[in-house]
Amino acid sequence: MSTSGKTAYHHGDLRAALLSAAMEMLEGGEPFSLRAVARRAGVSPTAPYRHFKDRDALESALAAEGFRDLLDGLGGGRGLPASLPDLAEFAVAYVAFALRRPALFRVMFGKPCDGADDERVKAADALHQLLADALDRVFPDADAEALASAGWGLAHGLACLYLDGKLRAASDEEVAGRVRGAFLALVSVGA
Amino acid sequence: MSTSGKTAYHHGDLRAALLSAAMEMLEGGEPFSLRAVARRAGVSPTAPYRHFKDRDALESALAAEGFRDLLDGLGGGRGLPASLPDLAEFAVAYVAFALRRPALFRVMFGKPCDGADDERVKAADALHQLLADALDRVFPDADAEALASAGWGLAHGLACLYLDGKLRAASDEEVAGRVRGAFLALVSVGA
DNA sequence: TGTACATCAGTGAACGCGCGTTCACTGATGTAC
DNA sequence: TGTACATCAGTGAACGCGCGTTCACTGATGTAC
Repeated sequence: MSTSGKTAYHHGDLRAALLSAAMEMLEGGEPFSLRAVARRAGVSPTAPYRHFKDRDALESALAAEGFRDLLDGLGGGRGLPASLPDLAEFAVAYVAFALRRPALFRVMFGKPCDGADDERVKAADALHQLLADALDRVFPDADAEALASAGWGLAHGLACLYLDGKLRAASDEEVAGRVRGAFLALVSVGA
Repeated sequence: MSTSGKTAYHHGDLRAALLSAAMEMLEGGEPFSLRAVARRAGVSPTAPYRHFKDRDALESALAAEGFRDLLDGLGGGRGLPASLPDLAEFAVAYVAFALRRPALFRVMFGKPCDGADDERVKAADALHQLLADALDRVFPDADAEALASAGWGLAHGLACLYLDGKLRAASDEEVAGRVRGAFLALVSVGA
């Protein structure tokens, strides 16, 4: 189980190992529980309590990691969007993230943020801020706050609806096309 | 427990009683389970199996009822929207529904529709259709399909984000105002 | 450099819990004659 | 109108399950002298 030369007993970095085990389970569609995560990490059911206060703390850490990944996926490489089509790609990337990692997405958004978890709240706020910056850049004259909420809402809503099968599409490419189309249709309808 | 003159043994309409007990529990924020619903209906844990194949079937019936209620709330009284401000009120009503009945909303949208449950799928599709009709009425020249998805996505996304505390507002009125503002900001940004 | 000891990160047995579901059952209902 | 009987809608005991969490513990690590 230990990849380095560490003995089995003292794991080395169990916290990280638990998080990545949990992440793998989420991505594999396996049901997620403290015990199952411990099992997968090859460690006794109670070992995680050395690193996480309780089950919720693990889940929150996972969610925070998810937010950071999403943020990277949106901002990283691409840079801030400078045009309307760029913004549409933001929405496309957001939805693609949700479909690629559905269980993680549900953990991130499925329940109210625990106010006590700073890391998680911060990560979510950073996401909001990124969207606000992006929209402000493309539409400097508009109400940035309202627009950022709307943009986030649109991307997030489409993500949820596709994720839950309320909207259907045959392939990931078709989803992307439809998201792009929906975004552009709504933005240009007032013109 | 039986409000009519029926004996306790033969309940009369246990199916309906179970559904309304379940609905009350959802609205009261109580955790939802087959056993708990039976308990609340004053009936043995196994009685529900006379009326529902399993736990999922109960949940699906609940979701279908939720969709019908939401549809009523949007269409009922108000009539089809005929203008942009009317559409904004649609979004406001949608979000208000989610905030008023959060647990029900989660049951409706929290997991992929079971394709086998016709009633539920039909109810969800009817909602989509209503939105498409509404948008088509206000914007007859636009791509109705794309616009309907966008409109639904926007309303749904805002609902989820407020529900999960990712967007915050001090009161229901403030939520309504922000939803209205977000909708109008996005629609008019291209102008 | 070697040793004593405190600290730290695991173990493993045990707890109580509520859940979904099965089973054989029984009491109430309604229908055929 | 009265009775026999099939059907239907409940009961209640029991099952196995996995969960989160606690507890006292022990083996490994690193530090002070």
